Amino acid sequence: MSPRHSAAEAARTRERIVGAAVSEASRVGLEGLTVGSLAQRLGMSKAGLVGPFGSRERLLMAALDQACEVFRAAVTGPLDGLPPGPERLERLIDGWVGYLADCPFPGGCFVTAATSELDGRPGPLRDRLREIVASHRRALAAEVAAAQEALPGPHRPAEEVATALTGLSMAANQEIQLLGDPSAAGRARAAMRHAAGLPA
Amino acid sequence: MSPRHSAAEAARTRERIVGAAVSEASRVGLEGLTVGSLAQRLGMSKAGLVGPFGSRERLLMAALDQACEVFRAAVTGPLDGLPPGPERLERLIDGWVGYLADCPFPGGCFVTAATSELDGRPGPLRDRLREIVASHRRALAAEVAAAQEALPGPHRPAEEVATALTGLSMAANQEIQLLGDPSAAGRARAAMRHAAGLPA
DNA sequence: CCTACCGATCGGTAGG
DNA sequence: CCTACCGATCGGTAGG
Repeated sequence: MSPRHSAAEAARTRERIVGAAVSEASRVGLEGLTVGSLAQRLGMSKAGLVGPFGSRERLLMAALDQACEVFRAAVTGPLDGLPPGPERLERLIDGWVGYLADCPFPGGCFVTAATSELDGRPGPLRDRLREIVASHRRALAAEVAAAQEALPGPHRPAEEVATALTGLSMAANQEIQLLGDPSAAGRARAAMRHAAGLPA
Repeated sequence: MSPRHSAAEAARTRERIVGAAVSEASRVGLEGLTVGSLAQRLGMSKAGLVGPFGSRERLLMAALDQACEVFRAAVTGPLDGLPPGPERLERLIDGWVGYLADCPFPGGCFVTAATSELDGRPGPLRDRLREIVASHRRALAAEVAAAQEALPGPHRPAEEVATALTGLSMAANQEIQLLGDPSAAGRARAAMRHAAGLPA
């Protein structure tokens, strides 16, 4: 507890910590994030940093959830109110590529990085991430299926297109973050539109 | 130095260490690999483990190179002697998917994991990985271009197809390692063949 | 290739 | 939200 401050201040502190944790973890990974270095970066003690969460692992969980919120705000949120169909899928693709090209996380797509970091480490973090990714995949396949209904056939299976779109986002992230390839975003956008069956 | 043993024995010890390091790092990541736990797993002292390499970082570098060798032996090696063209690309895809489905690394594709782990961590490991990935990408695009010459058009740009194939391998790896989806390999194979313009 | 050690840092807790 | 600690572990080295 922090009896010297109001509940609103406590919430702000919590947000500040989570934001810094997300930023740091996008660079060094969730497992690479240490309580000591994050505390130093924020000018607080380790106890003060971990206190609001109970443990480092629960801080990491909060960071993972916050990163998903950032992804949704950047990619999925702007689609709210748009009916399912080709135009919505087209906007989703544009938003997704824009998110990768001008990424809110300094180290590149947080979810992609967390996926490959945690897939071999059983525990609550991995379980949570698995739910997140599976849910995102279901929604993506549904978007594809809805768009296909209004597009000329023949179509690839919607699940296959969802896999292709996910993969293209991962490849683009790699080309941007590791290779520094300036043509990556444009190429990914073209490939995603093609994979989705959208007109050129 | 290890004056009690022959050079051949020293080389065998070195190989044993690198093999264990690759296996361990495929689960916990290169940065997650600690000298102490690896030494304990092999029943050696920390000094004995690191000695042949000079430092932990050089042991990690040896593990990275060894992992690439494993990938090549599984995926690229079997193509030796086959002329560039559709059949060679088809075999490459089949070998790649087979490698992902029945992976020689317990934690899934080592290169994919290392890429996303190291892309935000400047240093010799990242530099080496960047070379490896860029070289692999160039070779892949060349395979695609050679196959397209013998296939009916029109074709997507070879670079775009190379990105799509790379992405599909990453998505399949995620579906297999994180989601445990038994249909991932078959779907990836179909999507890769389609992206490459190969006949169904 | 070992033991025995180095200083630094890890996540966490007691107590205020 | 702090200081002051806890035992454990980190990578590395000296010396054999």
